[in-house]
Amino acid sequence: MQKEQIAEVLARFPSLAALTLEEWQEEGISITTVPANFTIDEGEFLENAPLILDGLVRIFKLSSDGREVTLYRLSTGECCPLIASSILGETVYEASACVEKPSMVLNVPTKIYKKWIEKHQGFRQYIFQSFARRLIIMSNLIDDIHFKSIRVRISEYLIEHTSAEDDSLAITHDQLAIELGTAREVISRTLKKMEKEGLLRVARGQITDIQRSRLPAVQ
Amino acid sequence: MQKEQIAEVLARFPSLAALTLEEWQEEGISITTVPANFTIDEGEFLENAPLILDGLVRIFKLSSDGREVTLYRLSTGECCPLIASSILGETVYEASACVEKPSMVLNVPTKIYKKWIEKHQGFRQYIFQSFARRLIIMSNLIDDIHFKSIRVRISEYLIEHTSAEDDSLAITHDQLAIELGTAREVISRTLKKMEKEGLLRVARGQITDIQRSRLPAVQ
DNA sequence: AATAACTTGGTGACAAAGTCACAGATTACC
DNA sequence: GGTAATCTGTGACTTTGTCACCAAGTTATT
Repeated sequence: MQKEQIAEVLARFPSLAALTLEEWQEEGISITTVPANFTIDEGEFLENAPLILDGLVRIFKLSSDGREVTLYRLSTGECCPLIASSILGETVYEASACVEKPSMVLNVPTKIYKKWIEKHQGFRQYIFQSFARRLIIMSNLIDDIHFKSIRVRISEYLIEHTSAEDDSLAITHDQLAIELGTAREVISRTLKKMEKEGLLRVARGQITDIQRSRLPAVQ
Repeated sequence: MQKEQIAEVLARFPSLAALTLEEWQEEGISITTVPANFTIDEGEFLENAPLILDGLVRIFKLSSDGREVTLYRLSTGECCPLIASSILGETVYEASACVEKPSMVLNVPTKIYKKWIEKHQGFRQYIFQSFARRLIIMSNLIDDIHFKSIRVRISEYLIEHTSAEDDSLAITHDQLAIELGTAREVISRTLKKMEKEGLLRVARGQITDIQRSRLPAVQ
C-alpha cells in the first residue's frame, strides 16, 4: 500500500487512523476495482474482508426457488457486517453479494481484519456501530414486509430516492420489485393505480412527476 | 457479587472467566429474578445490559397498528445483540422485550459491559458470535416470511418443537400465530386442513399425533 | 350451583398480494 | 429493417390476511 492510497482509504474510513505504517504494509492488503455484476455466491469461502471505498454492492439471499431478497446495500465507507460476523464468529458467509455499480474495494485478509478489530478501539467501535445499524435496519425490514402495504412501501421508496429538486426516478418495475421483494406485476398494477390517482406518471423504465408530498406515508 | 453467584454465572457464561474479583465487585452488577410478563417497551433507556442466566425472553417489534413480530428469543447463556449494539453504537434500543418464563438475569451496567467487551477478548468473541448468529437467523426469518407457505412454516415449527419421543405440542392457535407472525384464523384453517389429511390432530390448546416424517419440509 | 367473564377455536365474506400465462410495446443491435 | 431482448399490461386464479361474528369450553364470583 502506497501513501496516497492510504490517505484515500483514511478519508473514507477515519476509524483506521490509528494503524501504523508497518500494519499497512502487511502482506495481502490491496485495493481492487470490481466491475458491475461481479458476484459472490452464498457459501463461498472468503479470504478477504472488503471495505467499500466507492461504488455499490447489494447483499441478498437466494430462496430455494431462485428468487431474491435484498438484505442491504453497501456503499462508500461501509463494511459488511455479515462478513465481519462470519470472520469473528468463524462461520460461513450466508448471503450473496452482487456489485451493482463498479466499485473500489479495500481488501483486507481476514486474519489482519481480525487483528485490527482486536487491536484498534476506533475500528472496533466502527464495526460495532455497523452491526447496530444493520440489526435495526433488518428488523425494520421485517416490520415493513409484515405490516406495510406495497403502496406504502413503494411510496416510501420513491420518497427516499427522489428529492424536492428531482421528482423522477429511472427504474424498471422489475428492479423495483426485486428491491421490495415482491413481484413485478404487483408493482405494475400499483403504479398504474397511483398514476390514475395523479400521484405520479409511469414511462418505460422511468417514474416521473412524483408528487412526494401527496404520497401516503403510513398505513 | 458473591463467590457462589460468580461461579453460577461462569457456568452459563464461560467467556467471562477472565474477569478479576475486583471487576466482579464493581458497583451495579447484580442478579435479579424477573417475573413472567415483565415488559420493556421500545425506546426505553437501558441502564443495564442483561445476560440471561435462566428463563425465556422474547424480543419483538410493535407495528404502528399494535401487532407484533417476534425477532428472536433469549434463553440460558444468551445475550441480546440488539442491546449490545445499542450500547456499543450508542443508539436507542429499538425493540420491546417480554419475559415469557420467569427469568434469572445478570444485570451489567452498560459502562461496565462496554469495558468488559473492550478488555476481555473471550467475552468480545462471544458477543461477536452472538451478532453473527443473530444476523443470519434474522435473514433466514426474512427468507421464511417471504418464500415459505404457512403450511411449511407451521410444519417446520412443529418439527422443531417436538421429538421422536413426544409427538405433541401444547400451544394455542393464537400463540402459534404470534410465533409465526400471522393471524390466528390462518393457523386454525391450516391446522384443520392438515388434520383432515391425517398429518396431526388438534385439540384445545394442543396439537397431538404429529406425524413428523410426513410433514412437508420444503416448498 | 348459577351466572358472568374470559379463552379458545370456527366460519364466511372479503381484500390484498403473489402466481401464472400470456400478449403487446418499445428498444437494442446486427 | 428485421430480429431478439427487454419492459409493461392483463385476466384468472391461489394464498394469505382481515373483519365480524358465533359457539363451545374454562375460570371466577357470588
